[in-house]
Amino acid sequence: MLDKTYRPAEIEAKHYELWERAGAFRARPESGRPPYTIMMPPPNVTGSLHMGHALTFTLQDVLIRYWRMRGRDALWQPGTDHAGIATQMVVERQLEAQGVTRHQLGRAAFVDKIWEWKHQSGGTIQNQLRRLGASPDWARERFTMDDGLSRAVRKIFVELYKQGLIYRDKRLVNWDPKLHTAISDLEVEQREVKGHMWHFTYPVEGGAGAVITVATTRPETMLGDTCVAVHPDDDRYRHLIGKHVVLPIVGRRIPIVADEYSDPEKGTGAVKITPAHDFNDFEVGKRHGVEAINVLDANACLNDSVPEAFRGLDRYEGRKAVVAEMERLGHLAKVEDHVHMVPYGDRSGVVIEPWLTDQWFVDAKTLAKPAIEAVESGRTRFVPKHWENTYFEWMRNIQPWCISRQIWWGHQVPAWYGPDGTVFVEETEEEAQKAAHDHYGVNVRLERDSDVLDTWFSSGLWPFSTLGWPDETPELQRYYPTDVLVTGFDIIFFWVARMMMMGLHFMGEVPFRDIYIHALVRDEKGQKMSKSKGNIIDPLDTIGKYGCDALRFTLAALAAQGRDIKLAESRVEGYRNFATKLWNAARFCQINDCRPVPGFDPEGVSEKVNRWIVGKVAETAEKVDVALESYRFNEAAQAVYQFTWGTFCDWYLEFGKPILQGGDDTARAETRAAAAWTLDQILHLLHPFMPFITEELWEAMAPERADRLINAEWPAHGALVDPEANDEMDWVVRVITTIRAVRAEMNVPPAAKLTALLRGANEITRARLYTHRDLIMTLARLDNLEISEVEAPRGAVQMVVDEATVVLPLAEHIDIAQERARLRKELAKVEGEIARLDKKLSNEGFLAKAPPEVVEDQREKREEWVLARAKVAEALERLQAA
RNA sequence: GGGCGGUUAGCUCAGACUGGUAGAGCAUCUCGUUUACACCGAGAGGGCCGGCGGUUCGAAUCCGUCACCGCCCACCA
Repeated sequence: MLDKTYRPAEIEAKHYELWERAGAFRARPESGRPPYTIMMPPPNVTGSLHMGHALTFTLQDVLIRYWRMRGRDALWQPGTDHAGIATQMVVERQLEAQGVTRHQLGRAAFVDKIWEWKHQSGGTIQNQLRRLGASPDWARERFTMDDGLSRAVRKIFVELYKQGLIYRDKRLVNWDPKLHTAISDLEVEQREVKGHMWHFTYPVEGGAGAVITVATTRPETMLGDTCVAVHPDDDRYRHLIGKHVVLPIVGRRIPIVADEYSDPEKGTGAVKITPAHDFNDFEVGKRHGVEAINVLDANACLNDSVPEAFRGLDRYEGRKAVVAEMERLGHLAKVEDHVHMVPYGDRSGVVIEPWLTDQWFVDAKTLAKPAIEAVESGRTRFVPKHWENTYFEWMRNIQPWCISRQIWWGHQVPAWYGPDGTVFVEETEEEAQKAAHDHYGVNVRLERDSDVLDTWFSSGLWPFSTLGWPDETPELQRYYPTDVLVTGFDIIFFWVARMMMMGLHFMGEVPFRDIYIHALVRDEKGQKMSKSKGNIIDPLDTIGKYGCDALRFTLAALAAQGRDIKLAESRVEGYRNFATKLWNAARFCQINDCRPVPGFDPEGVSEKVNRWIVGKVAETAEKVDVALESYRFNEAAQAVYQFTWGTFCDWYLEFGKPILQGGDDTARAETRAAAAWTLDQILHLLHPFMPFITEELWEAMAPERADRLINAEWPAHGALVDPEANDEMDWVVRVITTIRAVRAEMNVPPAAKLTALLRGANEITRARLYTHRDLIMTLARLDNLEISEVEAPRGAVQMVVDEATVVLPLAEHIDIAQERARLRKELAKVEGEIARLDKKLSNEGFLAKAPPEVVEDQREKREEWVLARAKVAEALERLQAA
């Protein structure tokens, strides 16, 4: 017998282990079933489960479990990402705690340390995923740096290089002076900072004291200025174009050039140009053929290209020193407060420097073309669709992608340099040696490029590298392209775009048919969850408190499209209650000996309530199907919730009580079987959302059953709705509800009467609903109501009860003045409605143009209001008399 | 500067694509535990659906516009 209360913790671990041991999550290529594939976005190996993970993995698991039950060969490909910088930082911090730096250790030993760390601590998030009930094919788990994936990375790099789509170039990149590596544009975060704007005067050569004033937020960079730009049409400066200024402090003679980049409206209209330390200046410098002088080193300290007094100063000390010196020399014209955006590294949190270095780049523009076309033509669809705009916007303006990183943890660039600097890009050192031999004619000593690749380079290959590429594996053949990618919008650029480019280029086909973009999880107040704000809701805590199923159901129920999810704990609590409700419904079935009957035919039932509930199951299953096929998780969750609680528990089981406890053996047997069957169907429909409790109840209801719910077949019953039973039961429900409402409205207190009403409904059910009239009369008799008239057309309930018996207690219990005011207000409202409908029904345009059924509907509604008016008016009159 | 999203009950959100008297959960209030469940049951109150225009017989819903909130991208000498 089931316990009175559902205790999630006890069953979650049990079932997960049973599933895993039974291989229930395995893809079954041998099954011959059509595949359904989701590539799990690999979480960082350093990661631990946060609410965002909980959301994305719950939604993926709902889809996977659903389609698995729908008879597909479901593959949910799991794995983790080596997360270059993040992981290196974690291990580096650990070492530093022991007083060791990675440089002391050396590269090889440090990388070994990271592997060691990975083997020990890298499995955290997978175990947390298990607690979430996720059902990926763990046997196929991959890591972005395992042998197979690393081979794919090397091959891709070499091929792209040989196709001219990867190249080495000296360009300005975003340099992180703390981590000592280049990072991509996407890893740079712009923050608003209060700073200053300094105005400097540069003396014009041979100008007899004439100066040109420039403004800057970064005075220290002036040491690297190589020209001053003014707008060609700016009359203030036109006469100076072609002349030179002498750069103060440095003494360098630099030209004044005309360039449209200079905006006469901004600053002084004259711009100092530092090509080596500003992306725009770099372009200007290139146009005018001036030198790019790098004045900073890797730590963002002033280097040997600056006057001796400034060498070695860090950029902020350098700034102060330059300003002081300029002031001393009389070149500081003005200082203003200024708010501007400053680039910060999203990992290191320090200010990023545009810095001139040699890096590897991917020609993203070329690769983006087919990726744009694939979405334009609908071969890949975004859901919700508006994310396509974001995708297009970025892809159409895509910049070269800097893929090299000056860190140690990652895929080392497969490039070797000969003694004269010639580069040989090959998959292995042997091949590089061979290429070098061909080139030089002799064997030479090669040195491997020390850079590693951006983490996103390898994750961009995920949809096919995990399936065995470059080998032509059966898996690759079978599961690519995948069905859907489920992810948050924050990595559309980082990851989605790169997978599209790589997939199309190397597989010739899109990596996924659909891209479902879900919202971000925020806290109750709409704030981003963060450690510093202390507003994190930890999914594991929540699971501990309310159970995994409650959390999963909450996340699915909140996953509506197009809005961030504000997670309120009260929602989770509510769905925990739902789980308990289901548990108790099952307990009721058990108590009443409602056991699943093998071979039960839902179409063969004859009791009206049973024909009714069977039809309701079919309707619900249909709703769930439609919703899940279009990624409307909230609608699917709501449909099952409503059916389970609002129909099955609230009505069907209540109607069933008199039958289950009555004397008609045939009816009882059928109702037992039907109740058990209906519960079974609920368990199916709910399983993708609440896998644990459903599996437990599936087992508890029929312990002899050998199969597991996770592998059970999804309910498919389109033709089970019996319109007659449906209408009639809906009608009964409405009658009872109406009577309850009428009673409440009349303010009749005794709850005993309501109980009697419900019992009355049960009586009628047992009597198999011979006529509507019988129902009303029975209910009225049980509730001591005198019925003067009963009229019950389909679709409406109209009854006039003898007010005398009802109104009498009313006067005793309520404030007459207050009630009178309420009724007047009510009357006014009703009259307003009637007037509105009268006007409408006399509107020729409406009568002529609106569809006839709408007109009819409005007429009926008017009649209802008229009846309501009579009721209210009568009550008011009686109140006056009292 | 460009783009996207949001604005509906006290709170958190559905509904909008496909126009026809506004929905859920939580919270509040009233009543109710002899018989699955108080993590329960029966009810109630609470909304000019952000403002203004337009289309339409009819707009929370479609179109335009404004306001406020949030996010993304770009730029800021």
